[in-house]
Amino acid sequence: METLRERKKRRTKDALLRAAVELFTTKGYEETTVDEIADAVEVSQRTFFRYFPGKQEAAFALQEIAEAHFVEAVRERPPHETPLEALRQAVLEGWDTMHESVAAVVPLDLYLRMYQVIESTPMLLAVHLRRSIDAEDELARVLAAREGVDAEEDPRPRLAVAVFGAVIRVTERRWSAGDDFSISAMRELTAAYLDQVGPALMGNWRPAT
Amino acid sequence: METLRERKKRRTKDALLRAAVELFTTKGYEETTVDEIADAVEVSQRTFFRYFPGKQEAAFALQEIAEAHFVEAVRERPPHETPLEALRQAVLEGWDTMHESVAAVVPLDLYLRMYQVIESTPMLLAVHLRRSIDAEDELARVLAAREGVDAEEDPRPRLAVAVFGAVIRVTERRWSAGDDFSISAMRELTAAYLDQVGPALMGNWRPAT
DNA sequence: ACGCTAATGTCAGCCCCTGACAGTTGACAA
DNA sequence: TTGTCAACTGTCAGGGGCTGACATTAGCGT
Repeated sequence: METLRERKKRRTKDALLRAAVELFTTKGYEETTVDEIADAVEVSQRTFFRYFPGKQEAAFALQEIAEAHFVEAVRERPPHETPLEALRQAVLEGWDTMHESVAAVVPLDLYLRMYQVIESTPMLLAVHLRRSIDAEDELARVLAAREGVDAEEDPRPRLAVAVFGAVIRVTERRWSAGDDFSISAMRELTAAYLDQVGPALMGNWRPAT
Repeated sequence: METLRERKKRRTKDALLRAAVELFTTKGYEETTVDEIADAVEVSQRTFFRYFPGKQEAAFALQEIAEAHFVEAVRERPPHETPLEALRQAVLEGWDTMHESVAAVVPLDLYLRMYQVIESTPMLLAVHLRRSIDAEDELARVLAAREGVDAEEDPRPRLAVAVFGAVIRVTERRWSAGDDFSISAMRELTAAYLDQVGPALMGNWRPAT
């Protein structure tokens, strides 16, 4: 069971996270001050920095949950699937099962809105992209292990996840720029874009004349 | 011709840039203070911020030149090439002709070392990735125009450059983590990785049993 | 030579973040 | 229960990035 001290810590951290995301999604990330977050929870600014290494980390706490969820989904794919099939199924399925992981901390809607903030804040988008390649590194190792190849020597795992990740990023970007912010819209867009990769890399796009 | 005032401004900006890159590559980006850069040129800190919007921009001034160089190279590719051929040729050729653009401001060696700094500084790497997708957006429009498709409706241009960019990023990363920092090493690695994309996306990687 | 404008320096201040120190509160054993 | 110890928190001082306001300097055109 959980000691009182641990419960308090947990509550403070959750409260800080919720206050931060709430403020980020309403007034914007840059316009939100760490002091404001701390004040909303009635702790000192110093305490905020004891729970989060920086302001950015508070903005990515939810993303971190979602990313771990996705990596886990890939890990559990049946071994007979090809690498790309596994990635595709994991991400499509992941969008549906995400609420199991995320909704435990904040409403799913807030997570989606926070994602919009990340996409529309240059500095956060930058960090998001860097975090993505960290996730890709881990995925590359997972796939390499699955297929029994050497993750250090063979460039194929790294290239496969990089290409896959690139498609996902384009999809996310398009989704956040559109007007349907539903999960199902995201699912359909992902499937459609993945199907377009082949044609996009084909010889030429000009209609046969 | 150039007025005295303009010459002075140009010299100050170049001096600031050179001092910044010099310091970044020797003591590291985070360890370098804007005050130090300004002191090295004997101007006030305030003046630095009048020439560069921020510390980061000074770190990417060289990258900006190189990126523009590459986009231009794609634009000038003969129209009979397929999109991917054009991108491939432009980037391979770009590595050789880069000195024409970059070496005018700083020694090419300094540019390469600065690139190492970007790759090894998390915050700079993040910004670099975001800048990359900006470049991709522009490239997608170039390709769309080339092939006569609609850049807004047809997802193929965006997907093609995203995939291509992903491969380049993996290549750059591998190059900066290796021990041969020569241009030719970069060229060969790029060609090799581009050739591996097909196999990486193929059905499976397991050796036929 | 002189007024005008652009470039620079100085100053004050906000915000992110950190180390140091002191005060408070929960944990655990006597 | 009580007292000790460790963990958590608040306060303070300060560094570093960045900006607006204002005064000062220096190049420009007449």
